[in-house]
Amino acid sequence: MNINRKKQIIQTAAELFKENGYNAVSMRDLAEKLGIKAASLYNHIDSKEEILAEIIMDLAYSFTAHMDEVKHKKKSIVDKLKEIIEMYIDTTIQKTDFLACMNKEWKYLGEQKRNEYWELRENYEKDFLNLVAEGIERKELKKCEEKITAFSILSTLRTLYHWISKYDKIDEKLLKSSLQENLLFGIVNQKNN
Amino acid sequence: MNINRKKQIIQTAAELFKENGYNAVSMRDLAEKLGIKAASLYNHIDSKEEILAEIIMDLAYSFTAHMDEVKHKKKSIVDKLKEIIEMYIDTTIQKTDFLACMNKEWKYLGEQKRNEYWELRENYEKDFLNLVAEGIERKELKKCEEKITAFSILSTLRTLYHWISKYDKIDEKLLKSSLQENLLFGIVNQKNN
DNA sequence: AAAAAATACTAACAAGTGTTAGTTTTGGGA
DNA sequence: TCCCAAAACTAACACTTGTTAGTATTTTTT
Repeated sequence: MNINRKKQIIQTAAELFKENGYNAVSMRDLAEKLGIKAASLYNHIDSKEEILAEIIMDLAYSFTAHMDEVKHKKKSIVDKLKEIIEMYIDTTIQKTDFLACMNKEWKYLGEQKRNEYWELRENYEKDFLNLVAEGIERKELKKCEEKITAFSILSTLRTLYHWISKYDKIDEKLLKSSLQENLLFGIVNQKNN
Repeated sequence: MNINRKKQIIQTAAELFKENGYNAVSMRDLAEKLGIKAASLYNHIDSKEEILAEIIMDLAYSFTAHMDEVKHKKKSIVDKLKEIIEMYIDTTIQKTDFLACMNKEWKYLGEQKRNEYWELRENYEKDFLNLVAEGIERKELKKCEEKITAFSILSTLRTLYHWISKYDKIDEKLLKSSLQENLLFGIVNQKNN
C-alpha cells in the first residue's frame, strides 16, 4: 500500500469536491481523473466517506491547535485577532481545496466524524467569541454585538477560498494587511466626519 | 393545476435543499415531506432542475433590480452601502431558504439558467465594486484594495442565512445596525489609540 | 530469476436516481 | 347527480451510485 498514492487520491478528490461538491462527484469521476478504474481506488481507501474525513479532520484539528496556542498568548486582543486572520489566510492559500471541502462539504461526513468535526468547529467559534468579548471588556474593541461581530469576521475568512481560487496571482502580504484593516478598522474614512 | 401546490412544493424543496444540499435530496424525499409519492410531483413541475430554477431565478433578479435602483440614487456612498446591507438582511430574514439555495446550490442549475444566474451575480459584484471605488474617489471611504473590500462585505452578507437559521429569535433592527457598524466602521476602538 | 506484495483490472451486485405511462381517486362546477 | 379536470396513485424504465469478489498485471524484495 503506497501512501503517496493515497495522498494523491485525497488531493485529487479535494479538488473535485471543491469544484463540484461531494455528492456530485462519483467514485468513477475521481478514478478517471487519476487514470484508473473506480474499483482500484479501494486498494488504497476504505470508502468515499473516508476520503472526505481524511480531507477534513486533520485540517480541523490544526485550526483548533492554532486557536489553543493563540488564546493564551500575552498579546493584545487586536493582535490575537490579527494572528488568527493571518493563519486563516495562510491556510486558505496553501490548502485551498482542503479548506473549501471542510467549510462546504463537512455535512457529508459520516455521523461519527461529523460530530467530532462539529465539536471542534463550535469550540473554535466559542473561543473566537470569547476573544471578542474580552476585547470589549478591555476597551480595545468598541461595544458591539459580540455574536454578530464574530460571525461576520468568520464568514469572511471561511469563504475566502472562493475568491482566492478566482485569481491565480495573489499578493499574500497585501491580502493579509487589507483584510485585517477592513475587518478590524472598517472601511469608512472617519477623519472626514 | 393548482399554483398554490406548486408554490408549496418549491417552498418545501427550498427547505430541504438548504438543509441537505440539492444533490442529497431525492424527489422521493421531497415527495415524502409533502405526504405524496414522487411521481405525483410531476403533475406540478417539469423536473427537479426546474424546481431549483424557480427557487433561485426570481430572487436573483430581485437583487439585480435593487442594485439598479440604489446605484443611481442621490445619496452618499456610505448610505448606499448601508441600504444594500439592509436589503440583504431583509431578504435573508424573509426568504432564508430561498436565499440559502441561491448562494450555495446555484451550481446545480441547468446550463442555461446557470449562465443566466452567473451573469446577474457578476454584474451585482461589479456594481458593488464600483460603489466601493467611487466611495474611495470621493474620499468617503479609506484607500483600500477594492476587490478585497467588496469580497469581504459580500461574503458576510451571503452567508448570513447560515447564522440566522441558528437562532430563532432575531432582533432585526439590532442585526442591521450592528452589521452596518461592523462592516463599515470596523470593530476596533480607535479613540484609545 | 523466483516469490511476494502491491495495485491495477473486469464483472457484477444491490440500492437508489429522475422520470414516464397508464390508472385510479378526489373535489368542485354544470 | 353527473362530469371533467386536477392530482393522486402503482409500476416500471433506464441509468448511476458505492462497493465487493475474483483475477491479472506490475513492482518490489529476496
